[in-house]
Amino acid sequence: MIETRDKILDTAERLFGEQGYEATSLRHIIAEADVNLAAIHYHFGTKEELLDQLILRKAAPVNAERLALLDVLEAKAKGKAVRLDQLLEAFLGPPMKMLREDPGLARLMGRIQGEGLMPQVVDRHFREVKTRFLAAMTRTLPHLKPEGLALRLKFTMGAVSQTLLAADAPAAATMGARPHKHPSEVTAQLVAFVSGGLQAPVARKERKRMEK
Amino acid sequence: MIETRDKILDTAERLFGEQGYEATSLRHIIAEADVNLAAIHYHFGTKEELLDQLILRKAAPVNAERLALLDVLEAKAKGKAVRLDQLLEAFLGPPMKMLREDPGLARLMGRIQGEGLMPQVVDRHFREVKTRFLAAMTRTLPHLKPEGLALRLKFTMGAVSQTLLAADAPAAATMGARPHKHPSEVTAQLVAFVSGGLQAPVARKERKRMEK
DNA sequence: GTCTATACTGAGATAGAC
DNA sequence: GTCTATCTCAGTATAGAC
Repeated sequence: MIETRDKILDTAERLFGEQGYEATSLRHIIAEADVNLAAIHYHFGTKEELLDQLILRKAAPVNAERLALLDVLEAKAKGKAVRLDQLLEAFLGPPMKMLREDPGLARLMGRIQGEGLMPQVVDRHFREVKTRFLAAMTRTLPHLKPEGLALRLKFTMGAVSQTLLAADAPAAATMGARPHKHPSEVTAQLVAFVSGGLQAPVARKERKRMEK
Repeated sequence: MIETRDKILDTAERLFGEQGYEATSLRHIIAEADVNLAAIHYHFGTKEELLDQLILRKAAPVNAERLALLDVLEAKAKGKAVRLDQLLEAFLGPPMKMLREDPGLARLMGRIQGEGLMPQVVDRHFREVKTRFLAAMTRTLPHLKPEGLALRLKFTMGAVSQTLLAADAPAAATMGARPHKHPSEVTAQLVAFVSGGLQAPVARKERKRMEK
């Protein structure tokens, strides 16, 4: 049955989102999905690969939308640099939409991205997005060195993952965090923050002072 | 022997930093520390409390330094608002120093903070720092609403945790991430990014556009 | 008060019958 | 494709030696 595979994926997605990856046992998943324990290993091999498939299934549409939006922007720009606010809309819009529509999943994504855990998995799914947006931003913000821009994109990802982590009101409350009140307010603040952060010049004197 | 407790702490700190919390078994720790398994539960109760003590031991000095620097700044300001660059130096300097001096530990701290895992533990150790700096920043950036500022501080923490996560060259390489080249370059970029992000105004039109 | 030996429960993983 | 049985290893708990 192909149905078994989907039942596992659906249940795992829900439980991982609610309780986190580590805290969710395979036995808990099979009990709720009403399948056999060995079925997971038959279909996915290991628990980690199950998560991998889950990320693929759910992150792929988000990243595809990001890239599609970027394609449109770059086509319109006809070789010229795309405006920063447009780039950020393409980059931040899709995950923020996910945060509104599926907070549990958003929380799981934030957890995975924030975690040092399975960076190779995350890397595989996000490499293309990172590369494409980095290239576009290099043209939009030519005063920054490529390495500096790469660092700032990393900071941006960190801000995003913290935002996603605080999603999902009930789960967040259980875990001790405060959920977001208004997603649109969060989005507005995030866009403003990242926009200001990416454009900011490096202050020489601060660099020297912090180094001591 | 009080020595046993310290041997456990030292070994756990090293292994958690190298391999992460979940990936490090208590049996691995006791083997390298050459103590008995039950000694861990005698001294710490559970694995989670062991981590808690570790964070306490290592995060406490960092946070204490942050607060001490803030005390000095506020005393000098005599009731007036402290300059943003000075606040950021007090807030970001200590963890960046840790990143230079003990990358493995920095990686662990980043992992813990980025993870949704044990937010109550993190919260307990960082609550005071968060509260104090939030209050100071409220005076420094009066044009931002308190909720907006709280969000931006969360973004800042996310950026910091991502930065710490990429520390520790050998471990990072094993895990698939690229380590930082020059810590001072990283610090300079982080300060610039956060500074620009905190000061940026909220753009009304972007807010509406992202909401659709 | 400190530490050791040992056992218990539940986790992920695997082999082989059907 | 699916299931049963089993393996190894994890964190945890307790009884008792020093």
